[in-house]
Amino acid sequence: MTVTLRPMHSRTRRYHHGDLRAALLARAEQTLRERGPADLSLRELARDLGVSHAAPSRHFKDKQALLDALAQTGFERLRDVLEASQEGLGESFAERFDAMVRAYVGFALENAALLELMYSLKHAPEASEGLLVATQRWSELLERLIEEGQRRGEVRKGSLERVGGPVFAVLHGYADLAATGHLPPEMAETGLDDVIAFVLRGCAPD
Amino acid sequence: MTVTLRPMHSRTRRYHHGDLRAALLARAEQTLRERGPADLSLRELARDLGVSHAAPSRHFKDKQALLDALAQTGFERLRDVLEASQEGLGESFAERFDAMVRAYVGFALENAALLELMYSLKHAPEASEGLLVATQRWSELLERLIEEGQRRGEVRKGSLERVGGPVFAVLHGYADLAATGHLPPEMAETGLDDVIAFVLRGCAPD
DNA sequence: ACAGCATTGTTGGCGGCGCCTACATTTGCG
DNA sequence: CGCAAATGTAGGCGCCGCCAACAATGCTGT
Repeated sequence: MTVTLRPMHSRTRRYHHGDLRAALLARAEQTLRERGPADLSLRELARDLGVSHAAPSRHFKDKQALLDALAQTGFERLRDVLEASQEGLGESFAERFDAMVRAYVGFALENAALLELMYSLKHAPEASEGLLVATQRWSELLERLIEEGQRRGEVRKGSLERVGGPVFAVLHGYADLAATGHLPPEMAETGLDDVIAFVLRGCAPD
Repeated sequence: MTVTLRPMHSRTRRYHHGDLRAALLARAEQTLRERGPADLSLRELARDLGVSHAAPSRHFKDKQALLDALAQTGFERLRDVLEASQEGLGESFAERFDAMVRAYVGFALENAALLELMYSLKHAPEASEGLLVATQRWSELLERLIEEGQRRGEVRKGSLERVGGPVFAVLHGYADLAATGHLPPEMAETGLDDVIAFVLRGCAPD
């Protein structure tokens, strides 16, 4: 795992790490997954990677910058997952929506802490530019799906905000409840099916 | 605001505060509201209240205990708000649901950080008993509403989990998006109306 | 009335944190 | 090759949460 790109003298610790930035991100995500966002400390990351406590600052100006970068990779992976979910599918809105919802919820369950981090980004005055782009880009996928559904007459007419807003809300709400463990256990079973059916009813034409 | 119950010698600081626990909670909620949960420090609270840095530990065994207590008051206030929203209303599910949703979202907007805290409670192995009770008690209100709607034939049949689950998801999702500022601004307008209409369609009988 | 005890506060200390500055080593480019 | 930029190190500052030892207060039973 630890990069051994230009090792030269094998395993002895080199002064320069090689790719500390990537290593920090990887280790940070692991810690995030295993112990939650509260237990994430730059000093501990540095220790784990065998590097001095101030080394991370060369790659992230402060802790928030690392979290932002982490979130950005999260958004990118999420987008990939959602895109992949649409491959080789029929054209019907119901089918495509079903697949996308399952992909989203699957991602949420497998990356609960990361998703929480992504959503907790204080639309800071000026987050990194790439992050802002990544943040909004994934929702375009769902928006396009809805527009296509409208074109096919499977989804009621109306502006994207008015039709898609509630859909976003359910999706986000269910995924969040599931990821944070706030779902009554008896709902974990059919919960997702019911939510999907519910949405399809909610946005079907009259 | 600062309690002056048994002052005796007017304003000079007494060794005992009088009601430090309540003062801590009050001040903590204020800080929570103004600067978010991350900036909440026991030492700072103590400083603000003119008390030594270790005094809070007499009332809360650790920081989490204070957060739990804060969350508990939040759940109780939420329940009050939801109950109040149902007073003097007609019997129809649509009307009562509308009122409850608006009350919930109103609470979420006015107490965004507090609500986040309430939801972020790691169903810890053993949180205080009162908290666990408070946590689940508010959702009963919505559940009863749905059951009543089913009895009146305004809501489709089915187990509470299967019918109510999606409703919870939308409600939670919309409130969370709104409270954390993730709603596209153009949705703040009619967003809530659309969500309510969406839910009514989604759980109407066939 | 008051002795004794539980309650509530105070002081000081420990280790950990994020961030800063000054300094050291490497790398890569002119 | 030599020097500047990039990267890592060492140490320190002021926070933080938590703990232990001690002090003031309030309460209660006799």
